[in-house]
Amino acid sequence: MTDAVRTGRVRAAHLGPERRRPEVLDAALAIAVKSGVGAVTIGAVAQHLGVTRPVVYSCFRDRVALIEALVEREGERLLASALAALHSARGDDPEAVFVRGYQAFLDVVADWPDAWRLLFSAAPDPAVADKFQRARREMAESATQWLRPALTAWWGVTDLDHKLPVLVELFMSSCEAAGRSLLDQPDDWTTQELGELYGRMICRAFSVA
Amino acid sequence: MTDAVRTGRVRAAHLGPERRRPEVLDAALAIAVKSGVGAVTIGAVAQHLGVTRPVVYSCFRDRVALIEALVEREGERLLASALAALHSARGDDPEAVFVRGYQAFLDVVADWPDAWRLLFSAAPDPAVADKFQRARREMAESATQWLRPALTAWWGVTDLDHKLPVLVELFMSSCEAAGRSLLDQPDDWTTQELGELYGRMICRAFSVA
DNA sequence: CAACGTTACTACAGAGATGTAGGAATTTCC
DNA sequence: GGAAATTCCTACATCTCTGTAGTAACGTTG
Repeated sequence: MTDAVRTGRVRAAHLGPERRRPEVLDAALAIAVKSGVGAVTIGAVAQHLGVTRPVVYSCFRDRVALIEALVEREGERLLASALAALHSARGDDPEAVFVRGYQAFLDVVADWPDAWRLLFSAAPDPAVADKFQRARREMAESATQWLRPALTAWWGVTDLDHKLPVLVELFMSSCEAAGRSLLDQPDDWTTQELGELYGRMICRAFSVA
Repeated sequence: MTDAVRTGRVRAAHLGPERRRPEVLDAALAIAVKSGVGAVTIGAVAQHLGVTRPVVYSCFRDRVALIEALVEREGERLLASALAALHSARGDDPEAVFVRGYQAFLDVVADWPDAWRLLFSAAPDPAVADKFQRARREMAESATQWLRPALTAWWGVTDLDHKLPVLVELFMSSCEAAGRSLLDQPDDWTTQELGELYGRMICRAFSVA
């Protein structure tokens, strides 16, 4: 009984690597969200799929490549949506822009909660830690592009080069906090309510930077 | 070459479990901060100490007990200091209180950066994840006790039961963000400057909650 | 200085994960 | 219906980490 549990499991369908790959990533995501990235082993993924390990190896060279592909896919998805959310928030009234921004952002979190959990509450082993960091850094980069003009145009923040990294850090953290609150207490808050509160608060915070 | 690297390493000093235990925890902390909690294996700790694995086993029953003790020690240290920091920030002017609070808190981070990194940017395996969560939850609990009267007394926040969890989440995240900024750019900001900025901003944010 | 208790080291057995080779089942295409 | 290609499964060798038993070195005390 070394590998596939010798129960009367039926032989898996003949999908082939191409069609199997997304299923593998789905399984990996489910495991990562439930038990942490460290639990994403080839064996665990195979078992979760009802398949033996060599099938998984036919889709991804090794464990690291699998997790990299997962972070890539989910990061892409989240970045694109979050960017769209930010771009949808434009206008002349800072508070209104912030409110709409957080609301749109929280809708994204609500749409892909697992992608969010993977990237922001996960436990990266050292082997793949840099991939996670890169994904987060890309989002921070987009946030910076969005924040910089706001800070100068609306509030004339002085000493921007000095403060910008700190403000971006705060902004990213506020997004994480909002996302956590939304996912932890899904019945207490709608994305609209929570986004409105956060938009008001953080807008106000930045106004005194 | 199964265990202790067969180089001409000298036999380790005869300290005994009691005196060795703190050294073991120090080594574990260093490894955890550098390479993640997942890298804290009995073997790695032993090697970092220049000792063989059974010596480590004489100090802690197993790997989980070791990590638990580590989280316990560092969490205790950080909680006590952070509590003292919060209690030192009292007064009638909300902004001044927040500024002093963040400043005192950032001094704690600066004093024990590794304890901070361990508890707030670490990667817990599922096996010990709950211990980490408990440590963080304890700090959040203290923060709640500190925040609740402020929110009612100063700003008469309505619907407090509903909002308090969200505001605590934001507050904790802001502390994490401030800590990260401090540790990532140690030359750009003093604890006083950064605490002043954060105190002003978050005070302002809560005032419109 | 000799005997005893303490401490550290060597060596082993087992669990679990990795990655691969070769054979069996299924599907596809004449 | 039968050969060929594709896909999956079994089985194996290896690695790393865990945890433990037995042995050698040290230090302390009479």
